[in-house]
Amino acid sequence: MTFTLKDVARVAGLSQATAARALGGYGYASPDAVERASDAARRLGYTPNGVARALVSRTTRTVGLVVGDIENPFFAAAARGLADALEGEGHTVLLANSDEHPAAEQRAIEALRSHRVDGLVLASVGRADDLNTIAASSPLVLLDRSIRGVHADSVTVDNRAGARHAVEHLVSLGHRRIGIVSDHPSIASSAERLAGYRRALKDAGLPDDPGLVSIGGSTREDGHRAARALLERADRPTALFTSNNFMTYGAVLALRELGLSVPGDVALVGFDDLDWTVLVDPPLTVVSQPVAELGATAGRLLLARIGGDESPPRRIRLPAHLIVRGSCGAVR
Amino acid sequence: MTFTLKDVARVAGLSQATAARALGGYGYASPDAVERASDAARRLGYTPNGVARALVSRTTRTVGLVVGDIENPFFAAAARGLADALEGEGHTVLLANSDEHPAAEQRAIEALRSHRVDGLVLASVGRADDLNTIAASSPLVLLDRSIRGVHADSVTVDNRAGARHAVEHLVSLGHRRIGIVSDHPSIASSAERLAGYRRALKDAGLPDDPGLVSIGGSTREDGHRAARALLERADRPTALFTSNNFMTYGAVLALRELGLSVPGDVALVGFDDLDWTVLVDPPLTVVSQPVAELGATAGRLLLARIGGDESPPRRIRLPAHLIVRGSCGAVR
DNA sequence: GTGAAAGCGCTAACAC
DNA sequence: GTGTTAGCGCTTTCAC
Repeated sequence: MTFTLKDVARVAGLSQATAARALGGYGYASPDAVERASDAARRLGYTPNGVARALVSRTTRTVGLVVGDIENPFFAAAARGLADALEGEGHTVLLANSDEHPAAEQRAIEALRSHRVDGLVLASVGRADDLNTIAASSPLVLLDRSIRGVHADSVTVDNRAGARHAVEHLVSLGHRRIGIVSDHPSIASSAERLAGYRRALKDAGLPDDPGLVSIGGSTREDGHRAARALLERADRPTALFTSNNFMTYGAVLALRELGLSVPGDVALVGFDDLDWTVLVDPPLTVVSQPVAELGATAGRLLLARIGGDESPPRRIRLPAHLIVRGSCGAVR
Repeated sequence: MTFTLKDVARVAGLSQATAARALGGYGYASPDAVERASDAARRLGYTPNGVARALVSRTTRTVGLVVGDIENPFFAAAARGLADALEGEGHTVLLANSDEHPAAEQRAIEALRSHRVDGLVLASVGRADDLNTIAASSPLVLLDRSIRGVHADSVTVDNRAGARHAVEHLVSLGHRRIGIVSDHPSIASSAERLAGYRRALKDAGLPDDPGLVSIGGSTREDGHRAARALLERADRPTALFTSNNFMTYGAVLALRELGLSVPGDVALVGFDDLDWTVLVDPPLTVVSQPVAELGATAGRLLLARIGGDESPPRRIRLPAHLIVRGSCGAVR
């Protein structure tokens, strides 16, 4: 049995409106009314019906989050950061996975919109015009991937600079053949990291050899395949930059399978720092991203928009920095 | 601008009721009416208001999930399994983290209830009577942790047997001093694994030495501390069973810090298989759990309850099995 | 087959 | 300070 405000009002001997004001904390209500209303509510075990409330207030206190896959530790950490930032304001996260599939993303967004979420946070693989359509009707924050031409807030990591630092570091260690294992460049962050890699090569006067680039996909298995493809070449690179944690995973596995020593045979620098990077031998040199902060910042931005902030879109870029451990060969 | 059914009806030249039937796929509507209604809906970019729909249908097509921390890969995988199982039926997951804190869990549940989720999936740290109160008013499935005396479905792993197998394996390898690093036994699954550990010792005629038991907490750092405490003892165990992935992480780190070789100095078996367990050296022997299936099963059970299934609570126990790799010393 | 009307549980004017 | 009333956008009888 679930009770309504009407029941509470009846039990408390008040009108429904007074009970609402007494419990809702808005409008006027005498101390006596508050007392009686909360008493009745407690006795009945009354939980306000958020659905009815949402229908009139036009706000559900929910926020939709669409990521590629919540099992990806990167997204999990971002989701956590987001949920924490939202919780303080009494908002909850509605979660959906897109598997990096534009159609699935669109479906998820549509479902979320029909739930009338107050706002949307997307690690999107969608197209700019679709996203603009969405942004026009609901607060939107792009997470991890800013998409050119989209009129919405975004919180991203400085992928270009991060990738550039990683590759420059490898160059400074004397490497001339530096390979990259990357997810598909249709993912904005992957494209930026690829660009940073290319830029660093060019700055070092190194050729942009297509034979050094291996494009995987959005799973660990894809990373594994792509890394192997690169490492099995006769002219395999002496150093590898893996541009996300799945690619890094795949490379570590492939290196081990092929019996290649790190950093002796191949030096390795990954993008994104996970718990296990210090557990493997040697510990991994990585570009570390402020992941939880990414989510938290998205949350704060979204809350501001929900609160009516109409200022021009903000593009926040968080710095990523290189953590030098053993796999690059800089330290023993 | 967001349009309502009334707008659609007006544009289509139909009554609101007919438009509703035409679009909603319930009741009768002529092909012509369906045609005109969907036409108008498309032209206006109409998205049905799920909130209003929920108010009358008394179902929101959302399911609440409360876990300790979505960043824990175990929960992330379960969440994914759940979301996938639900998606087919058009349900979405509302996510909340409890940090294994009963008060935070209660708050999260209350928030979810006020959102009128159709059902709840909990990896709970709560008390039986609180959970029974919840179960009385809403479909509830306990995930990963069944709690004695709770009248609700549960989907758990056979933790006792899993832990027993792990320890028996260590015993069969000749170990007599087998330590355990466990999360707090107030967490049901931890208690069961502890019980399985003790049972295996007893069956092997080994004493139950309190000096072999180290209780951590619900973070990697806790696991690290607890593992170190055990490994720094003068009479440290020759083998370690770590009863969840955070404890395993902590143990691997502590072993490395202390310069202990695995399995030479200390053999290691962990509970829960993560991606990185094959990346460390030696690869970890673990008890593997069907994590995604855990979530998916919870989803199916919950959907059945939401659909009106009134049969007695089902307790589903999924098997966990030992994967022997290098860290236990059985293979080289 | 379609339309008019009631009502889901709540908030917000507006009287009193 | 409190009660009455309208209405949020939808579904669902019940006439026609």
